[in-house]
Amino acid sequence: MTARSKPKVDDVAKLAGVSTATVSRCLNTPDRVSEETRKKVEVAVEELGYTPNFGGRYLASNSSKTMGAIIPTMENAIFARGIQAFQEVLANSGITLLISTSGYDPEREFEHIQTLISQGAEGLLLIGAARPKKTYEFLERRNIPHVIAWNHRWDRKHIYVGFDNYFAMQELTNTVLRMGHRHIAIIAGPTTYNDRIEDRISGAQAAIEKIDETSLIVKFCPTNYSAIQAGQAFEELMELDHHRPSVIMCSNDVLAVGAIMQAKAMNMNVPDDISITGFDDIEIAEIVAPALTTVHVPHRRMGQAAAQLLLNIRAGKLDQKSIKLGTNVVLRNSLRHKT
Amino acid sequence: MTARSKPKVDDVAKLAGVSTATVSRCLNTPDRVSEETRKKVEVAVEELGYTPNFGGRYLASNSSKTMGAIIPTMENAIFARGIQAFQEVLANSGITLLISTSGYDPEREFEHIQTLISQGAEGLLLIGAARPKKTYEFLERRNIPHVIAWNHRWDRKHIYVGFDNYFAMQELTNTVLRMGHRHIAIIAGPTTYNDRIEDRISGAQAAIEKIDETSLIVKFCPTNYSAIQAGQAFEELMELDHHRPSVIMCSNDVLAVGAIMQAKAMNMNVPDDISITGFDDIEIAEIVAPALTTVHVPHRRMGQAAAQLLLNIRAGKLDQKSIKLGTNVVLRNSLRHKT
DNA sequence: TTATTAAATGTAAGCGGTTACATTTAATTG
DNA sequence: CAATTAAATGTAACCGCTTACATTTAATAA
Repeated sequence: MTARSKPKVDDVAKLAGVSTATVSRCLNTPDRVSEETRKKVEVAVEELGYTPNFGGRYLASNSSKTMGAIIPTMENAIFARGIQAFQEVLANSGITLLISTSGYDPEREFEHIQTLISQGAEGLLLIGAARPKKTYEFLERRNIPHVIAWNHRWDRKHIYVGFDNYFAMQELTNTVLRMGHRHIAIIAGPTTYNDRIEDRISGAQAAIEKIDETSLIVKFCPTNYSAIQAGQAFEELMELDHHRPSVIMCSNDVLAVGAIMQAKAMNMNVPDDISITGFDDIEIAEIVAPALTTVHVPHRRMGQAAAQLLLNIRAGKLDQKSIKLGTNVVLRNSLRHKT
Repeated sequence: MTARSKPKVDDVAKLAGVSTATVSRCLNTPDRVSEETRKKVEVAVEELGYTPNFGGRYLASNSSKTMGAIIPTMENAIFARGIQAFQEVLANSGITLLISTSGYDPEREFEHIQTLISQGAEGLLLIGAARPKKTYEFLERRNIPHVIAWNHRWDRKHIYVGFDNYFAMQELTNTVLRMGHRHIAIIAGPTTYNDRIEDRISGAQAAIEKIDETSLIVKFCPTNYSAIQAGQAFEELMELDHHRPSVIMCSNDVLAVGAIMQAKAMNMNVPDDISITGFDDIEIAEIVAPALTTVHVPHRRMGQAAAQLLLNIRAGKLDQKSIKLGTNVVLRNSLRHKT
């Protein structure tokens, strides 16, 4: 080993005066090695600052101790807390998490899936169920353990750890209707390959169809995470003169906050002049003024459960079942009775 | 290859009727292969859903196409935008980013550094310069390219891509002083192994020392990212009757938002009764009411520059220089002249 | 046409670990 | 004490890929 180059098992073995097999055993199955030699090896490892080469290890042992997650974006907090919890649980089992972002683009998601698998990911966390066939075919053909989070379905083809977006939004809409609102607008991100948004919109529609003399407009933003775009959508909605909505339901909290800001900019009072709701219950929902009525999603529990599930599969328990988590409507000041 | 097991180069080679070397060349240096055979190989790859095994590849080529980043936490937005930009730039060069979180714990950071290096990370993004000697010794001994972000120093021992926390906070404090405030309190997270906070506090102190008859109290929270803890600190500060501060400067925006919320809960008006400032200018700074006076940090540019720098080093340009980015005070409604 | 050179492809040796199996050493038992 | 068994360690094959070098094939020049 030249100075500065990475030390290898052979270097450690030589320094400790043992064979490479013994070094390897010290690192992986220390109880199969005598106290004495283990000490010697530990000293040598310390001395050299040795870290096993992942490539060699993965190749030889066929275990990467690595999981992958592909989320749409890190820029807003929607996925952060869940992923953090996911990572914590994995870390407790000595598993490294590789994270990539797809930017809501299924093509990029597919590429990243392939990259992560190449990197040795033993399982994947994916967001939502909507993706091209070829992605699923790849997962199936390669028999890759994967958990779909942030949504839940009853089909047995995949494992879900999520919640019922349809039901949750229906509940929220029922609450809105109970407060006397009859003309509702939704500001939503694009639904292409986003089943969560799709479900939320359908949920709202389902609630409304049960009540007479109601109207629902859906206004789409170009993206899912831009408060400013939501503001523009809000502005356009306010220009309607027929069935002008008295409440704006946004498909997530970020959009809702954008709507609130725009309302303020237009000198409208929330909730006196217009009610606004969100979805997710991320941190800003509590912070914005007025505080946001929204749907609380148990992000941390979702992340933890997803991690546990993948760990179980990794441990050979292949019969894992989907987990459906509950959500609940959180009433705050951005929504009030129609006057 | 049994059904369902991962296809290997040999499988592809066999199916395409070529040698493994040719397959490898098709994937890595397609221009060294004839049009015709490349087509054949591509078909075979597609047919089998082949993804090269990272372990083998890394081992043979000694290139992992991987960088690592260790950030304190993902749970708040302070690092999210910068890291996202960092990742985007890397992705454009075909480099995968591995992210880990240390939870502000230098011991965990050290472990994660080792893990990432084992995984083949060719360079690291680290946050701040404060960490135990042994961490630096490891980096040096193994000659690991690394960039320190979110802070900047003039020493030549490391490469920084960051900003001057001391100066930025000094500027903000000068602004506060210019508005007539003389009794100032700081709410800050722990400074152990957090040089950014340390610098910010010293910066404020430096500004104050130049002006007579001023006072500065520093109140520490147990953690860096809890709005609630900042609220408690705020409450305690308001109980002071000697030199009760007229402005609370928080060491980041999350804490500042916590302080604002607590003020509201105590029926105090911000900024009429008390001024509050933050640091970072993350999204909530604009959203909270009143909007937060804070220090704008160019997170995206910082992430991009750090990535570019690591890419340069990877390309053999070893003489990279630190980059100092500017910050600027953003005046919003949470700070006003002392009446 | 044959000699020379370039392009395309193949052969096989590692890259740095792990682990089945062989061997040595120590402990236990009849 | 020798025979048996268990524990500790060593030897060497192999994991999947890349690449230096060798070989074949095609193109060009003499």
